[in-house]
Amino acid sequence: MKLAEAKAQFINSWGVFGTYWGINRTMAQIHALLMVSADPLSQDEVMEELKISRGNVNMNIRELIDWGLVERVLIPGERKEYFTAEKDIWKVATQIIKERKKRELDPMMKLMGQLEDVEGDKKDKDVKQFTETINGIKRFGQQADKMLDVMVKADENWFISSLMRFFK
Amino acid sequence: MKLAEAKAQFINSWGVFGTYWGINRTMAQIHALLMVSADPLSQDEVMEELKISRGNVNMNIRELIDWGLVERVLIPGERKEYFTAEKDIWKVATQIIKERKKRELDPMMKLMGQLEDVEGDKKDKDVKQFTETINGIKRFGQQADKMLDVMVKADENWFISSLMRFFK
DNA sequence: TTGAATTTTCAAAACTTTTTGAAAATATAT
DNA sequence: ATATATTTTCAAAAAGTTTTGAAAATTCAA
Repeated sequence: MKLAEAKAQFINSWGVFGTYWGINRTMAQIHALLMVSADPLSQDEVMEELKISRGNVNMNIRELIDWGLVERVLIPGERKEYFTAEKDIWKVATQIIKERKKRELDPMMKLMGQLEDVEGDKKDKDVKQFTETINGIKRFGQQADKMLDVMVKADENWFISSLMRFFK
Repeated sequence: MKLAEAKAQFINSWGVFGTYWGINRTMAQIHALLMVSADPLSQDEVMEELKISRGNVNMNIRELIDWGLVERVLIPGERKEYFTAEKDIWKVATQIIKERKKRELDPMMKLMGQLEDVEGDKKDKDVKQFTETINGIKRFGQQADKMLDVMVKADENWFISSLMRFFK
């Protein structure tokens, strides 16, 4: 397969996978494009490659920067801004885990804390089932939280070598 | 907080969290409702509780069954079908991991296999960057795959006690 | 300063997904 | 068989999300 074709297919599929992960299609495509580009690209180059509008590129790049997946790069002598993506997939994953933990797991745990004790008859089966469900989610979340923290703090080599040995 | 209020808040929030996870709002709400209900519910009861149409309940329950999170229950002497959700949050998580692995990780790994070798000059920086990115994703995916497999096969106690001791 | 290049914003349009509800299909009791 | 209850389907409507593109804001050099 030729590079151009493979690249197009990768960008497209990364876009589809992105939608499964709560990331919008275009944002994922821009991310994919920047990951496979050896050099930083300008907004115009991204527009050109993906055939999308300036506003779209601008907003999605800003969100990628917000997620910590893309960086602004200044090229000496150039007026335009250029952008580049983190290439180390381990760092990409770590960054995504960190952000999603902050955006999703933390608020959920907060809510479980609030819903933990409901008034009323502890023997009522509905009160009981509710409390058990909330508690189960809370305990599970705390374990997940700990595990993700360690994963995020660990560096790739430590993680892969020791965890994978453990999980042989 | 009263049970009814806590329940409503839980169902609503579970719906919002669901959308972060590629699950639609209503499907997540029905799941939440069934998780906190001590007894199985009929389609009519779900319609009534969540104020949604029959078709909507029907389609989303079917999808929940498809995901292995909800089961049909037959109540002797009743004409209607009733539905109940898996209550053990560990089993819920395991089931979701299993399904998402099948729906998302497996196809991605298949694609990486196809894009692995592109024609052309191995020294060209763009060819090089592309190949390295694809390979990085492939290796990462293989590790994730192994890890998820072990998690899914392990039972809760084994997992929490030994993995969490490891991750202390 | 001024003016050209570049980036950002955001209302309206395009597109996508979800929901409704009534009709069709299926199941069950008599 | 017939009637009635129940479930399923699916086209159209509603709701939600993303994209466009032109205007406003910002940046930078002269």
